[in-house]
Amino acid sequence: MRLATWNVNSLRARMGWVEEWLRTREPDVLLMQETKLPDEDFPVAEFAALGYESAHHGNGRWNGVAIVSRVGIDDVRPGFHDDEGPPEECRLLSANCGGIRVFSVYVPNGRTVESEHYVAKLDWLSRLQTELAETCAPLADIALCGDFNVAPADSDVWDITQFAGMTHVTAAERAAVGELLDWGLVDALRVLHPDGPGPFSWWDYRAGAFHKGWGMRIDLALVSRSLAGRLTEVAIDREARKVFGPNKPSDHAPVVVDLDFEPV
DNA sequence: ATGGTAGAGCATCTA
Repeated sequence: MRLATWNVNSLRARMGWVEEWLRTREPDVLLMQETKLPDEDFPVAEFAALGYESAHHGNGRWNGVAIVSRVGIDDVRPGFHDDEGPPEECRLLSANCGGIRVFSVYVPNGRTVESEHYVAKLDWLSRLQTELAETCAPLADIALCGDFNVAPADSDVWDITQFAGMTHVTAAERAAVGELLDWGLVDALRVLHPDGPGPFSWWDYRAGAFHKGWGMRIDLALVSRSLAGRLTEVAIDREARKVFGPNKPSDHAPVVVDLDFEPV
């Protein structure tokens, strides 16, 4: 089974490239973030034409998360299980796909450590931990994947000295991700590629950051231990961050997870 | 000269 996660930075702008990428890389399940679409505009028919069933959770111009699957998609849950009414921002979507409980995750950007948005980011991560604890068992087959806006270790940024006093690398943010790991998840990429620096999953559009290697690994695939033992490859597709003719890249590259796991 | 880009959408906001 092949799972992938990709912050597409507008599905409207990226759909042609996403379709081409699906045809080439053939994931069984693709989790997307930042679709920037309301539900009614999600291209269900286009994904169906490629053999994928869809679920989407979005309400407007920003955020928006999706799951497309060619191994079934059941028990779809938009947002947190204890949400009261529709959320202001759509950043979480979970479903059962081929026997794995998958979560498409888009953690809020903290902007600056002094900002109210930073506090909200930590609160949201805490709520994600609660969601996991209250809706899943640690021994189940779980994949919690997406844009966490946290670089888990210094080796996950191109130059840690450039990040003094910045979000994405603070002890509190890393501790919040650490709680997900303590509960029973594993950072899949580091199982097979324990040594950094890199690979990175995000590069700023500005200042030629991609070509200078100024990246960060903030897109994570966190899998339960049962799946961690079945990993055959985990890779970040940095080729997808390059420009391909008419296709303009997202600022994020997809993370691709291969498992010795038969979809059920 | 405190710089740069992309996407939403039409003035800025988000990242």
